[in-house]
Amino acid sequence: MGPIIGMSPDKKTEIPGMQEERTGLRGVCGVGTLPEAECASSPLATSVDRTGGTEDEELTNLNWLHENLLQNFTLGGPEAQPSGSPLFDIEGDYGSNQGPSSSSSSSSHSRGRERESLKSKPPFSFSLLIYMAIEQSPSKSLPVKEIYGWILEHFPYFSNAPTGWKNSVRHNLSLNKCFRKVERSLGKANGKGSLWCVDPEYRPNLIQALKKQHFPAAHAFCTPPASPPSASSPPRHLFLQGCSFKESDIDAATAMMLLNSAPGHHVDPCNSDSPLDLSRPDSVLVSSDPKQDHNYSSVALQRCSSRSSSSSLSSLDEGACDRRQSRRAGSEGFHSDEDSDLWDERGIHQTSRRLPAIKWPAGKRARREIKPELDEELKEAAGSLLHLAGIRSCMEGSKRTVKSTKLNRK
DNA sequence: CCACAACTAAACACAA
DNA sequence: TTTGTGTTTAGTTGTG
Repeated sequence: MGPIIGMSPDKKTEIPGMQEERTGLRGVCGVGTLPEAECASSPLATSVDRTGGTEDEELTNLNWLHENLLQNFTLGGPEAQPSGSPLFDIEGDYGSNQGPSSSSSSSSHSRGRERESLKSKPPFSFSLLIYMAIEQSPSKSLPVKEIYGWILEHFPYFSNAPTGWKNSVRHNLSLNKCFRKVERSLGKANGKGSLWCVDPEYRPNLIQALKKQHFPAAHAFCTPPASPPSASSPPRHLFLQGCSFKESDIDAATAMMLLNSAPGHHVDPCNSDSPLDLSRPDSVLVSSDPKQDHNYSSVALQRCSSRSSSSSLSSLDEGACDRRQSRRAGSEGFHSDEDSDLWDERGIHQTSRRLPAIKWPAGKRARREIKPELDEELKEAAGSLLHLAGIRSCMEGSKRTVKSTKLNRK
């Protein structure tokens, strides 16, 4: 999936003078407002560790993930504070950990690069940005305005970017079949527009796109095991032992994403904040079978979905035509009982609070398949990611201990 | 060079 | 009428 990865900040995004000097770390440290701040309490929360990372790279996607997503997703929360906070001290420490010869200048240098990254266009496609925004919302659904806000908050680049990006966001929401419009009748009775949520069917695709974007090594989690996965099987993260911790950081974020997309977690497409239940077999996931692979990475899907030329994530846009047709056919308020039945059959749609009706185009419904075998893989992948993140968390804790010891000595 | 994905701009319609 | 939203089309750019 070259285009996504290719849209790195250092490509067409580094527009000199495009951005003014901003608050710098606002996008990084301002994540305390995230409703998912509780994520910081998980072992993943402390899994930002740059020890051993070779900071010689350019402003790559990995760095972007570190400087924005990872800190947003894993360090957000109570400990996420502006510069001067322990968090930021970690960042400074990060600079000093780059090597024995590192000095305070290297720390400031890394901060400067963070600032630069914030001034650069995110390496994520609009689809992924929207996805992240929606996934970060408590209700897993957001109006466009809040999607704007989320993007602005976490990617300050857009605050100074021309307003065309909003058009692109709307364009993506409209055209990308990964996103679904939700009736706003319930909840927010007022306000323009509808809520948008992520189609749970395509959430794994988005996750995979996200993984592919910043962490190609995550493929190891998506490759079928030599033997059927079992509880006694060694965690597949062992396959990644050669990976740097930086990549593991990304794994932590990916794990969170995976968990968000884990089976049972999309109990309701727009209210997936239900408890994670990995035991549920009712999910689709990255399939090892290209024929079954609905995912972003599926070459077959890319081929068959190439009809759509304008949609982001258009490899997922296979049903876009149907969607548009259904919309144009006057089925704007598409809400079939058939869909409800389908959801009921899968044991979902049974949340405590009633959710807005979702317009599920018929063309998409046919693609809803239950893949229990893939669920196992997802569970293992998520478990491995969490395991790895846990290891990293422990290492981070050790690192902090050593650091505090040094400080005490001083 | 080509196909494709992603981005961008623009226009239009609609509703608050 | 204004503004925001949603949709659609067309063109551009970068990558493989």
